[in-house]
Amino acid sequence: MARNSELPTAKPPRATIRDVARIAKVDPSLVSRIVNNDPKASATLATRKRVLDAVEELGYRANSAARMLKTARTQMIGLLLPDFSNPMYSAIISGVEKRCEEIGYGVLLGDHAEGNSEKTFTDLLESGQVDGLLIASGTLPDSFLKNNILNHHASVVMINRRVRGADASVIVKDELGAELAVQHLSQYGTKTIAGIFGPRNVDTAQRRKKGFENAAEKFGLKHQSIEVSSWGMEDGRRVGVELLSKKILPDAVFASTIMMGIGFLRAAHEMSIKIPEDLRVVALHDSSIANYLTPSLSTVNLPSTAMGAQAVDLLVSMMNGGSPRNMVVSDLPTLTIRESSRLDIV
Amino acid sequence: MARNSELPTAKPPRATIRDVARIAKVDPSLVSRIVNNDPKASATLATRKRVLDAVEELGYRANSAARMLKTARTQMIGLLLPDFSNPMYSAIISGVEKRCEEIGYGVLLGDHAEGNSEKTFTDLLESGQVDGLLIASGTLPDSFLKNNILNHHASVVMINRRVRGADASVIVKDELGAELAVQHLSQYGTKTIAGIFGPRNVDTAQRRKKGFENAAEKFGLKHQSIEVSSWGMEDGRRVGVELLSKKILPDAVFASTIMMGIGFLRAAHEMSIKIPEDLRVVALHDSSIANYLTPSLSTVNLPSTAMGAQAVDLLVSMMNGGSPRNMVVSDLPTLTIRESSRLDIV
DNA sequence: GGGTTTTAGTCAATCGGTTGACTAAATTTA
DNA sequence: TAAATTTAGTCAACCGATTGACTAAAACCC
Repeated sequence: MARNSELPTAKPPRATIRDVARIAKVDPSLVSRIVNNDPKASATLATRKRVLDAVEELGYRANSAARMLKTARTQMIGLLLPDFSNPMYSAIISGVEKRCEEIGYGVLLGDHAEGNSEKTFTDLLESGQVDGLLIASGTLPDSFLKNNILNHHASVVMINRRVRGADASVIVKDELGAELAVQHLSQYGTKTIAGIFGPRNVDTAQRRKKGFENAAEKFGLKHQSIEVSSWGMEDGRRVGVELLSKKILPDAVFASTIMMGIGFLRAAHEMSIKIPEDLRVVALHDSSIANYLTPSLSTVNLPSTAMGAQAVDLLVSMMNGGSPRNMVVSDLPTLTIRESSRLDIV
Repeated sequence: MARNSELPTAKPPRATIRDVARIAKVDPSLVSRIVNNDPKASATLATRKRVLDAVEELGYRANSAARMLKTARTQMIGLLLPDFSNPMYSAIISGVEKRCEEIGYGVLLGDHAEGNSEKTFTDLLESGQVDGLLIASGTLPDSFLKNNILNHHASVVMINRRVRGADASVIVKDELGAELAVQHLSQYGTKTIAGIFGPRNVDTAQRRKKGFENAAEKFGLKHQSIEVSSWGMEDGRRVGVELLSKKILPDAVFASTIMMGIGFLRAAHEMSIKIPEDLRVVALHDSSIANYLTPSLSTVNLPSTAMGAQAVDLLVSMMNGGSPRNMVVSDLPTLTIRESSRLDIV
């Protein structure tokens, strides 16, 4: 062996459909039809085999740019999130990604931290890099979403958010989730309950608040709702410290995100309030971390992964001509009781 | 106005470069050169203005599939992660995404949960959907990575991992991070220290272990290293429970991920070991959640975001013909001391 | 066995930009 | 003022796959 041809030489030339056609001694169009299982493809078994063998031999894979160009579909969807570092979106990402994988779509990331929002929207949609767009944002103002969604006639689905004027969305039963939490918290002689909610101008926060208040009424609890401007741990802590500095404490607290719940637990610790003895806590969203907190945090598990998956389905149906819909994931929220809300015998 | 043409009619036809050319009364090629700032484009200011006006008027954006096809570059990179739900990767994703945004690349997600790994690799690379690939995985075995990376001659960069036989990677100073933790933990008369590490066959785990052991020697600490098969909270808890059931406890514990650290804190709580009084803990990776745990968790902040960004830079340079390199992010790990390791006066 | 349908496969236009080569006019240079 | 150069812009060939229209041969039918 004089030379080793396995040397890391320049890029190996990628086989095209014509290469395959040449080797199989057929027309490129037939190759195309065969590899795509086009019903119009009629070919002898022998011919078919020759083609497939050639494909195998050359390691042929259709160039996706060429296919996109011709078919005018990219088989990709964009996923816009405010912040990838936020674990609250992990479940959604997971659901989206998995479903896309199943149906052969790619997921293109876009973040819309302040400033580049518009650019990202415009770029993804207008340059035809994606066939549709999923937007999950617990913070972008309605007006922004409305303008941007309606301006582009493309397929856009909102996740976990419903915006007047935009008519494609998938949400979960937030209200029910909040109710579930309150119902549970109403045990043990609870008289008063506080709820911590996100931005007033975000419908998700409003739904949770409504569920909370309805349930509190229903169970005859004195309740107060506290609205803060974002959904994070620091918000939970800040509200907690404030709430717990008062003379009279509520018997129970509902945090509308797990992040807020974590922050609240911390506040309780700082204020030397014992949980669950002095006060009981349930938060929305499940996450394995809830098990490892001290005390472990009771949560209401929202079907976020399913929401991501369903958003993909809706989007794809819209891309295929289906009409936009406002959907609610049918899976019900479920309560996981952990130490933060359990008073009875272990 | 007899009819409102703003009705949500079928898809608006996207303007092509020819539409622009027609309106501006120039050749499409000139439009191309002008919008791409091609230095070869020579045009009167007036002509240039006509073109740009037409672009504006039609809302023209170059079709990316066509561009990809002609230029044979997609301006996209793939990011392969084992699991999007894992917040440990959030910082990396963030860094990758931000850097890509800056340099005009898109990020295509791929997860390589078991099974679809091969498919994802193959598909992304071979169908030319991405120009290069970033792989972050604290779990895939070396052999798998080696085969898949070397098989495809494409540009691939490993993040946070160095695999013999693959020659492009970006890691951080894990050893130093571990040392930093041990140095800090060696205070207050610490005599014995335990370290919890990830899979033996993953170099990242080994580097951390080495840094831990070296530092322990250096500071004259009796040390034991515990290796587990993954990096999660449950691993930290399990090891913790085991460790803390023994008669003699170490004075300090180093957890090689924040997840493990969280699990360990929980174990301590379950075993009624007081932290930091009975035992002090530091974990690797910073995350805002560390502030909200009880006790708050001391951490060593690794420059993960920078690692993501640098991996992008390396990858892009390789795609432009640069040679693969094994790099180490120059940013140093930094220690954040919180309650879990602080004994002195507050 | 002549006409009809089916099968097997080919032809060629097309998707929308990009880019090297080229031309004609304008400007500079000698 | 003629020659050389620069400027302003056009031409046309791609990139690689898809797909409607088409043809030639084979199979079928009565």
